[in-house]
Order: sequence, then structure tokens, then C-alpha cells
Amino acid sequence: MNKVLKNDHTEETLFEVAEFFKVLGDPTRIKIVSALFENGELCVNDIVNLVDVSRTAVSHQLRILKDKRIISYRKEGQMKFYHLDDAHVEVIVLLTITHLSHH
Amino acid sequence: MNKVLKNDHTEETLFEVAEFFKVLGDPTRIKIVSALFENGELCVNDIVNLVDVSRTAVSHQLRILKDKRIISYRKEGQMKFYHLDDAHVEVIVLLTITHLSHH
DNA sequence: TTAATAAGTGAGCAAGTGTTCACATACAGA
DNA sequence: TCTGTATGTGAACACTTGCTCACTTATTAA
Repeated sequence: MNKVLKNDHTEETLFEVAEFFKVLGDPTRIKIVSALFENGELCVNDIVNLVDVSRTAVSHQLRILKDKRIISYRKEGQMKFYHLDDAHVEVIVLLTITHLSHH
Repeated sequence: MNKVLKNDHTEETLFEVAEFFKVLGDPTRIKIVSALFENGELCVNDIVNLVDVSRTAVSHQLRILKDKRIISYRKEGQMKFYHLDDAHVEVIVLLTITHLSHH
């Protein structure tokens, strides 16, 4: 109690970490992210079929994931092919799955 | 599009992953977790001082973290010393901080 | 037993969130 | 141009969430 308490990570950094986890902390969004790192690239319709959520709801969630730089897309004709923006995300999710399976 | 789409991780597993991320996806809770892995063990009062949130709010969040098996405590007299329940959590958070800093 | 300290609980409420509905935009083919 | 397909947007709304307030429990010391 009278030892010096540490608080190395800044308020700002931890807030960003919380923001990142909050985005992945939704069933629809984590399903989208999982579908993307298992298939590499998917158009919106494929995502809708895989995650079993309405087209509109998927669109809204894709925007949130895009805004947070977790995914991006490649346009081809009238279709958009989404993919993970950063391999780190896959590592973090897989590590978490491993962690939870050991519980 | 006509290739076989993969969906290896079960709905159930992904839901648990989302639950886990949701718990860490709150500024107060991530600050508590961060304070715990930097100091090893802390009593409630120390946590209150470090995270700058009311005693009551900290109590509520400690309960959520405890229910999700992210932290546990050791009782000593009238005080409770909280600590992380699993080293994986620290790895996941630190990996995420690294990921975000490369952005 | 009384008072003080450490921590937790439950109701209430303001703020935030995810979905749906109706509508809009963008592109391709006839 | 008109039609169909692929995708996105904004408002509305029910549901969730994190905080505060008042109160409670547990432990220790006087």
C-alpha cells in the first residue's frame, strides 16, 4: 500500500485499447471479422449469408469496422470486396480463442 | 463467390470471444486490468486512486471482471487484494497496444 | 457495544448501441 | 433510358450499460 503504484500506460492509450476491444466486442462484428480472416476476401452478400444478419445491419457494422481501420475494401464493378486491414487483428482474435478454450 | 465459404469457428465460440472483448472494451475496466498487471496485486482503495473513478463504480466493475474470470481476489482482514486470474489477458492487452501503436 | 474502515448491493436514470424500415446511390445490361 | 442488382444511409426505437445515490455487510479497534 505504501509502495509506489505504477500506471505506465497513459489514459489516452488505454482509451484507444478499450475502443478497439469495444468494436470487436459485438457478436455481429466478431462474426464478420472471423469470416474475413477465414476467407480472405468477401463481398457484402457473402458476409450476409455467413453471419446470418440482415443486409442493412451488416452494412452498418461494416462501416464501423472500416472507420476503426479494422477492415477495408476493394471495389470491382458494383461489388465491394472486404478484407482485414491488418494481420494483427487475426492474431489477437485467435489468441483470445485459445485463451478462452483453456478455461 | 462460388467457392466454398468457410465458417470454422462456431457461433458459440465467437459469442464468447465477443463477450470477452466487450468486458475489456470499457475505459474503466481496461484501466483496472492495466493497473493490476502493472502492480500485480491491489486493494480496492488503491484501484480507486489509480483509475480515478468512484469507489462504487469500481466495485461494480470489479464484480463484472470477477464474474468473467478475468480477475480474482485474496482476502486479508477487511481488505480484498485483487489480481489478474490469467496471464493470457496481459498478453492480449499488450499485443493490442503494440498493434495500435503501429497505426 | 460502539465507532470507524473497507467493500459491496440495488434501484434509478441518462447516455449509448444495434437493429429495422424506408429510402438513396451506384453500376451494369437490355 | 429503364430495370435490376449491390450496397449504403438516416431516423426511430427498444434494449443495454455505466454511473450515482442511499443503504448494507464485514471486520477491526476502542
